[in-house]
Amino acid sequence: MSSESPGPAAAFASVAVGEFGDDLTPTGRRVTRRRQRTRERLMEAGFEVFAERGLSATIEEVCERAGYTRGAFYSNFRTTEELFFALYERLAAATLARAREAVSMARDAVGQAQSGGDVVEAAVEEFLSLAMSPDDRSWWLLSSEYALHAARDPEFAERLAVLRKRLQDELDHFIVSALAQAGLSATIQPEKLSRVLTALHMGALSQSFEDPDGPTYQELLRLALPFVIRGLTEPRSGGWHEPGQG
Amino acid sequence: MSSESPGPAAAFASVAVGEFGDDLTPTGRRVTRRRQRTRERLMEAGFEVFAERGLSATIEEVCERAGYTRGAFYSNFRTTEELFFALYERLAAATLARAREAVSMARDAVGQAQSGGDVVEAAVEEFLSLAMSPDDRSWWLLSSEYALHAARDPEFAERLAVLRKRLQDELDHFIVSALAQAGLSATIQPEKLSRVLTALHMGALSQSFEDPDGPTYQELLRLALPFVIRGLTEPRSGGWHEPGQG
DNA sequence: TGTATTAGATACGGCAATGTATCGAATGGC
DNA sequence: GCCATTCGATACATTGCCGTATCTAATACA
Repeated sequence: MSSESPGPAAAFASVAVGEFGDDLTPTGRRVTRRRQRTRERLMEAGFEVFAERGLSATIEEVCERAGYTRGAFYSNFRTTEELFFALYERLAAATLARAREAVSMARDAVGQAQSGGDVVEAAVEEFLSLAMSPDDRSWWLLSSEYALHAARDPEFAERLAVLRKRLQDELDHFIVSALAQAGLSATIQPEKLSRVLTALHMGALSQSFEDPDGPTYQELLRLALPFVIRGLTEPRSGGWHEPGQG
Repeated sequence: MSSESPGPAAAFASVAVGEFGDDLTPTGRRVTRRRQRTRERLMEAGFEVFAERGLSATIEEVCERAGYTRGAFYSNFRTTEELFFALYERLAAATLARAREAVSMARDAVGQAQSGGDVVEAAVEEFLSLAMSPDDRSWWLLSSEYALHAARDPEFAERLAVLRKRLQDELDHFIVSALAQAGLSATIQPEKLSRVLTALHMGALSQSFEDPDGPTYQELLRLALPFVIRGLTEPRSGGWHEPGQG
């Protein structure tokens, strides 16, 4: 009989974030293919429902979507916020995946344009030729939701910052190598270039969704991206030099 | 005795949006300095509370902040969403005001740099020297909230689109004349330039708030803005020519 | 100043979502 | 195939918020 425990769910809550290797429960061992399965389905449902209805979505809504009842939820998470937080890894993974995909397209284009025309222009163009995935709207909605929630809940913000940094680092590294493959190197701190590009990306994304009649995401980036890239990179001489470092 | 009415509040709800001139109530005349006053205070409270707690804020929270009880609220609005919507005008006004203020600073700088160095660089620099107002965070929060809510509620989106367009037009016009005063003219459709700049602005704003340890808003814009402006404007020859128009 | 009317406060009833406590069913080890 | 255990469903009490229906105090006009 649970006498002092704050509910068994607490211990599992952070599993999805990767805190634990896996497979441990308060009392001992014995976990559970079934559990993983329902966690998975709850998270999938959470993704959909949060995208549709935001963080004010109900626990019951999530459960219904997943095909469970509230009992299953409370056995796996403490609150909707907990589930929401656990979902961040998906957002990060999807972001990276899309970036990789888009850049690999661009890379091919660069190979061809290398000899002939403008490398940057060609790369950007190919990058943008990727139609945005239908999921992008959902991802954008979720991103905004994360930002808002973090802005209002310091504790959540703190936890999120850790994950966010992980993603940011991967993106930084990735962008640098992508540029390198295009024969370019940043003339400012690569992380800053990465932030500038991210800002541009997010701004264009937001605007295209907020005003469906306005310019598309592609159009906006097509207009701005080449100038920014050319302005902040150079043709692969030495790259960025740490200022004040001998 | 109200027999068929859906509540007296309905008729007033749209006043703040400027649908009606003012001063009309279901039964006849007789409105009301007092009413305006409380509307004002409710909206002010709404601004604060929505920024702090988002659209899931409670009617009671708003009323408490304003120093009223729920009775006052229902006498003026139907739902929190109604109040939220009415607040958009404030957002628009603040946006324009800030833009004007910032550009008027930049204008002065241009006057001085005209003869000497780089006009664009000087203007951007001065534009950015304006410290962001402490309210900016609240405005950003609210903007995101509008975007999210509109993305999820088509009806709200439709109503909002009207107001948004109004603001957009003002911004467009404003940016064009600001550029002109700096001796520049757009080489693409001015509205598109306006959107690009807005996207950049919003992206930088978001990022600076989402990641307080990262580059500031100013830093991000300082890095990107000059290249975009130079890329999409020219030194005031003729300006943009409608394509396919003789 | 007196009176008609309106703004806002107070007092319900109702509902939707929550969290817990308990129970039956599925699962994995033997 | 049996048993120990855990997972998820069900039942229940509770709470918070909403919207309406009155009621009282403030306001405009005579």
